[in-house]
Amino acid sequence: MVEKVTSLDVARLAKVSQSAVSRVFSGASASKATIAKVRAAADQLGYRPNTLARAMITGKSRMIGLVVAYLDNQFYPVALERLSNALQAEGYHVLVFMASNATDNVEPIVQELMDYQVEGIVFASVSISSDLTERCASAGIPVVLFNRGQDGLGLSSVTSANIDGGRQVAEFFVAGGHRRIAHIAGWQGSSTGRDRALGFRQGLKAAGVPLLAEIDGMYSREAAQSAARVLMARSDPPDAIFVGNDHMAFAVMDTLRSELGLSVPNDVSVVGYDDVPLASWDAYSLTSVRQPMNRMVEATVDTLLGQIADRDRPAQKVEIAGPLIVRASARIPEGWKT
Amino acid sequence: MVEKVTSLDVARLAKVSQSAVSRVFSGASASKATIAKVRAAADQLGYRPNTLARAMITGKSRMIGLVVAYLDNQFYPVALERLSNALQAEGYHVLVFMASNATDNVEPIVQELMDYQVEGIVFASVSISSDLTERCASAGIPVVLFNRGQDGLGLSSVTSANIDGGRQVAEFFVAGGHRRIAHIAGWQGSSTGRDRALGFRQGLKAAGVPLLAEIDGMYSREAAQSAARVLMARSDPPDAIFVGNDHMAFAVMDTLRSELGLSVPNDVSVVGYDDVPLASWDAYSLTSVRQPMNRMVEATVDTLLGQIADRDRPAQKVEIAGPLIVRASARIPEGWKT
DNA sequence: AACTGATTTGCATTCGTATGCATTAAAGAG
DNA sequence: CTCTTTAATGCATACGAATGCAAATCAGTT
Repeated sequence: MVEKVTSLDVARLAKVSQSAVSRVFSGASASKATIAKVRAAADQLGYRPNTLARAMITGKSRMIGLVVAYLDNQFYPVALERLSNALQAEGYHVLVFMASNATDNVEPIVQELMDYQVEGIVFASVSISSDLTERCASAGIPVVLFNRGQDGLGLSSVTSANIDGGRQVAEFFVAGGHRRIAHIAGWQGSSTGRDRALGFRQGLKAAGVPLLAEIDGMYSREAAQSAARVLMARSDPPDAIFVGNDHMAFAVMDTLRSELGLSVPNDVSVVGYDDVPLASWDAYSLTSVRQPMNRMVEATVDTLLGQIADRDRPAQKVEIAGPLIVRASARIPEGWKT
Repeated sequence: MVEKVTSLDVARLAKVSQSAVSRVFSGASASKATIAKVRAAADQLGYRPNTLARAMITGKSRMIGLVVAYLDNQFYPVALERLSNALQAEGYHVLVFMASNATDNVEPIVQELMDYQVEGIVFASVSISSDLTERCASAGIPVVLFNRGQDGLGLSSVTSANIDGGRQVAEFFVAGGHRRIAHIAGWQGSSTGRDRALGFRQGLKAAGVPLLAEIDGMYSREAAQSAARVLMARSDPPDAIFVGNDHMAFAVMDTLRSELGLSVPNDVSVVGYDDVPLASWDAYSLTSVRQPMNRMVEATVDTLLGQIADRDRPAQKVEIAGPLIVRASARIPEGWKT
């Protein structure tokens, strides 16, 4: 029933040595004749090389670890899909680990990944300690942070131009005539959250418009919604809110419209960040700064595979600018709409 | 730099044999004394067993292959997360493969999975050929279909009670006084799509209400939206539409409200299937049949691990009933709202 | 036909861990 | 204190494929 076909079986049937079979399947040199014989025998037996055994000897498992935190944010499933496909195209495969929330359970996860001899690790919006960075480095495992940067530790990272993105939103609001502007920020423990907020403040400052208020939305629906309630309960409520990512922006729009009975964008303009597919759906039609997913994935794969191929290639921080996608959730300044 | 620590290194430092080290880490019998020595030496060197080498000899890779098709439907990221966590808790890990759309590329994917020596495979909403089923069987790899059934091939599957769910919706519509009822069905090439439609038609028939029209929405936003347009362009447009899953239902609501300027549920009631998180967001507030994700995942893991532990355990088809979650997208019959 | 150089091929070993078997140490019985 | 039983340990081998090395085959040259 459970017929394990090994290279030796193929060798016997094809009347060649096991080495010959190995060479045929690993693309090493072999004569036309043997290749034909081996192929025929392999097909007959349904032989396929055992990736694990191959990994043992070559030291290359052709597996990449992917650690993801927020799978309820539509951005990450999409990223996962693209990353998986891109890596598959390069002959790598993805071992997925969930780092559900708690930062402290990322350590055992990385250990397990290393036990599986992954050749590299992608952290999607997960921060890691310098200790862990050190361990990966000394194990010779390249690491790339996706959609999150981290200073100090010499780690490669791929992000969008978050500061610039924040600034674009500020300019958009100001151009739209908004003067009571608030920010429900991405988690301030993350570089993306900080950078978007920083750029936004810079943009407002440059325009001479004060920031009415800023609340950390923690990348959570609940936190964002209560932030929205706090903001709108003020005596001088904002007429424009920049929300740190789309996932929170949807929550904010829900609260503004259903709970507070306000109109978006007539009463309040809302802008998000990420431009996930859902942002374009009519129920939200969210104006948002696009994270150029394809190029981010491309850069991630390039960086990772580059470091795998050349172990002591220096870490690189890639930052990719994305445009503001204008939809209906925020007042559109004159001249922005073509 | 790349310091590979093997059990032999630990053995030397602890002054015991390599076997002793192996036994300590695989939980086999060993004296208190050696356990202590080995543990100490291992900690000092930072040793961890190589999962791949271990897999080679035991034949158990502790990896499960997961094949997913639609990652833009929120149901699947959630399923992925739950499955991954549940399997992690059992010491297994998930190798993810995308079966993006095309049915014919699922075959090479399964081959690759088998090359990695996965111990079992979960197909999430992916159908497989009898040929492929045969190959997995003869390779001794248990297979579970998640959220899809398939007749004929003796495959285990875990689904919700789709026929029953469809019937519930029919009864709900009828109780709500609807008489012009249509169905934008899930892909009729899938058991879930067929069963939901079947149950829905049965329910209507039992109530003596005719089905106005039924169109296959193919589980795609675009197809569902054009189906909605077709339905509403009739001279006798429906006043209630059962949509084969939430993902399509959102698209239908977008079209009804934004494009056709209709009110949901005043002009048309809409009910979906899955009860994904997004269904509860205020922008949609979609009435939907819940798929009991937790129990489905639990059943999937149980079935899979059961078959792994006991290779010739017969396949089982698990079907779990889920309730209709009543929200605001459909007219609520008297007495349903408590 | 004999010799040189280039390919092929097979042999033997290796990767890191688990495990059957034989051996030794410890523990219990009398 | 000896004999038996049980537990602990080490030795050697196995898992399945890749690869350095040497032997063998082939092609090409004169």
